[in-house]
Amino acid sequence: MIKFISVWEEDDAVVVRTKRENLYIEYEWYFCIRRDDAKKHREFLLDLRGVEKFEDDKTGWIRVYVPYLERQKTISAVKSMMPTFEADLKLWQRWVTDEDCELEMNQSVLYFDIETDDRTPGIEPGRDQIVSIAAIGSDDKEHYFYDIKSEKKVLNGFVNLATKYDILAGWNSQSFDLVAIAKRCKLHKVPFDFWVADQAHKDLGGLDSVRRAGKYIAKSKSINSIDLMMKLKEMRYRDTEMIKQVRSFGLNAVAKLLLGKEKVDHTGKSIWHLATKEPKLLREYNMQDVRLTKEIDENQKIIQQKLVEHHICNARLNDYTSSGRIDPYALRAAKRFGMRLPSKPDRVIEEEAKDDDDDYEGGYAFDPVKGLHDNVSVFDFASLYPSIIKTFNISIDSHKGHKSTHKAHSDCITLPTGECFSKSKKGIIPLILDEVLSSRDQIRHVEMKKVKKDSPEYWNLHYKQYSFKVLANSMYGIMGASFSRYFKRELAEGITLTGQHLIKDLWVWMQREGHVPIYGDTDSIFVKLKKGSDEEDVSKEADKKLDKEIKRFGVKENFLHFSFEKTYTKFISVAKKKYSGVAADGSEKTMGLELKRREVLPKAEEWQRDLLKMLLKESHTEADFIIWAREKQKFVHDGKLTQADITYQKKLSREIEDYGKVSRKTGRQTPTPAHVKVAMRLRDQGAVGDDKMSAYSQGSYIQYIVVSDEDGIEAVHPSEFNGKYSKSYYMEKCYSPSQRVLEACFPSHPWDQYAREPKQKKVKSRASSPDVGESDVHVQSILAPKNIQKGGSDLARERRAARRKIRKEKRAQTD
DNA sequence: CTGCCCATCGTCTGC
DNA sequence: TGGCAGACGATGGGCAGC
Repeated sequence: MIKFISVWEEDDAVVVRTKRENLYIEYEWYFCIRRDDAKKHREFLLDLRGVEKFEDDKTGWIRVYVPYLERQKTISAVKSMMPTFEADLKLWQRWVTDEDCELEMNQSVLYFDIETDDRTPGIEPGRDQIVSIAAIGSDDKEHYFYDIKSEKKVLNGFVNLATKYDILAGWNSQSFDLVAIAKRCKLHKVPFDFWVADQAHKDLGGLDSVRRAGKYIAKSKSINSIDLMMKLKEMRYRDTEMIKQVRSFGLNAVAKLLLGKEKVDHTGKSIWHLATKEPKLLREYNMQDVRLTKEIDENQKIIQQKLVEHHICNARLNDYTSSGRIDPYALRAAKRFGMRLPSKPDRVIEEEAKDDDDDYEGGYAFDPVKGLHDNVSVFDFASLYPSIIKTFNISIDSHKGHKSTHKAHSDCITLPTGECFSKSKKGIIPLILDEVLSSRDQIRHVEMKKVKKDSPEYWNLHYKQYSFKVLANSMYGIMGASFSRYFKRELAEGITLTGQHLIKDLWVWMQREGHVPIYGDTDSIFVKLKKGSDEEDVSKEADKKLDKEIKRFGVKENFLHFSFEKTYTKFISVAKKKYSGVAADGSEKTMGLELKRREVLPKAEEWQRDLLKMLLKESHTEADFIIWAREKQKFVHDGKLTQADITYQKKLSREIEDYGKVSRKTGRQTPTPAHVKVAMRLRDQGAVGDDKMSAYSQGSYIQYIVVSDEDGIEAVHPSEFNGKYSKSYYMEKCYSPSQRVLEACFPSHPWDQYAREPKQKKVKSRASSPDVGESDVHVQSILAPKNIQKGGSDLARERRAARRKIRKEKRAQTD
């Protein structure tokens, strides 16, 4: 067994770095074809040039050995005749898949941080001289390199030290420190195995903006590096509470939140000043940053978790993407099961090939019954998509085609969509899921029981079982990703539409049983149970009904379970994906509402929170809420909003230059958001941020205040603010999140009136003699636009479906 | 010319 | 380079009505 720290290739040799040495291994590369295909195309294959040998591996596959560096032509030729398998693998991937090896868990870490000459405004990693580098090892040894006369000496010192450790870890190091070090090393001809990828204008596809890295990324094949800022961002990317507190995940903000510690203050003194005049303070400042970085890691166990996660997948530490972790696991698992995985699809040329063939319908969200409800019980599926894959045997290799084109017989599981899968031969993806999920159960139910709770072993096992869970849940995701080897639209859509079928079926069943479902999304149903029914009984009955439904499709074993989760004593539904509830024990849960969103005005959040508390935890009448709304209206009108109340913080999800481009689809110029306009202006004035993150590049948050909304939004930065803001605009913005909640709960009152300035003229004695007829007219007038809006969102869904249908027909024509 | 409808983009969330 | 659904804000083209 070889334990690798890192593994890469040099020409046609695999290089393996272990604790003791670097191994150079000359390794033969191959790809696979099906034995049946090989028989069919025997002549073609025998004539094929560039093949060293064919080898039958006795499990139905032929290995085609090809000289690694000249493989492309041969692969293309074979691909034109038959499907290939694992032909995209790099040499080192072949090695990791086939050999007895695993990721080394015992890796030493060097935490580090650099300081640069900051006399030139703006942030451009690598442009300025590195004046110092501080580092602390996982062995607690401290190192400091400082020399303003010779940057080369600083670099040499650091590079030599770095080779003695297995992992380099820093804060924002992948987008800044390592980029700068790599560039300055190149300048001084100091050998350091990192290169810089400029991905400013790269289309990052579906990657969530929160998880995107900066403009530059430093990469290495031989040296492991972990950017703790990026990892923490990834781990917490949906923790809105934390994000609101730390925003861009600057070191100071995070250290303050997690450790209660801060950076060394050097307000008013530049790094260059410290470097030239106060070197002791520079050292202290630089070293403190490293200490904080190391402590955050120890506190959050980031590297430990990553090591566990990569270890169970047998993935390299530097391959942190989903497929980078899934592939090594799946390739090895497939081989154990006597299977080979399809080659990755050839990279398509953006412009022409993108014919939307790869998008498909997802989960189903029921139209909610809006308003305040009592006693709402929630039922849901446990891991819906993995369970569907297992139950219906959904896999690339078990797929037999659509029932309309494929002769159905008894060995068939047919999805509601009509796609057929083998009943007798388990597919590779369900096999992998079985293995992953049973590994997880083994850890949770056996191994974790054997160790002391909260001990280091306990936490290691916890991370391990969690990694297995993540791995299982990622399988559906990559089956729906058109660039992955697991992709097939019919399978991904088969999974989601089967989910739709099952949840809709249960919804109707609930109604027939006399219960009143009020909302549901993808895998859940929120329901007001019939008087006197017991949640657990309903759960059992639902499960029975579900089992019956599923057996109709010819499945062998049902892994799906629909069970009771909790009951809200009070529950408010505002819109799809937006609700709030409180349980009998007082615990609250709010989803999707504005108060959870990070770009919302603090005042709007405060008011909505206030309102929900009144609705869920206290008893008030409609009249109380009218008074409440009038108070808020008056508050804004009297000019009581503070500057903090009206300051927005929105994120640049890409580089400034990439906004306002002409849309390829419509040929029209896309609008530039207000915060981007502010960022452009400020950047041109040369302002900078802290923590070595430019304040005006991808990922930073931009503060702005709206000063006019007469002719489009006119916004300024707080530093440019003269105290005059648009009252009408902020009245709207602070109140409307609450307005929507009130409209949901009391639909007959015209709540929109409080979003405007109070009328100067006295309103025609509405209060003294409330005229029912007139009130109805008002109700109509506020309901009307709402209905249109709702119709609009339904329309959007229908239009999407229509577009998909057209594409489907097109496909049918070309087939 | 003005105001409204509507499609689209951008951001961020739910699952 | 995991997926889709959906809410909501902002913008600008198209169009009806003045």
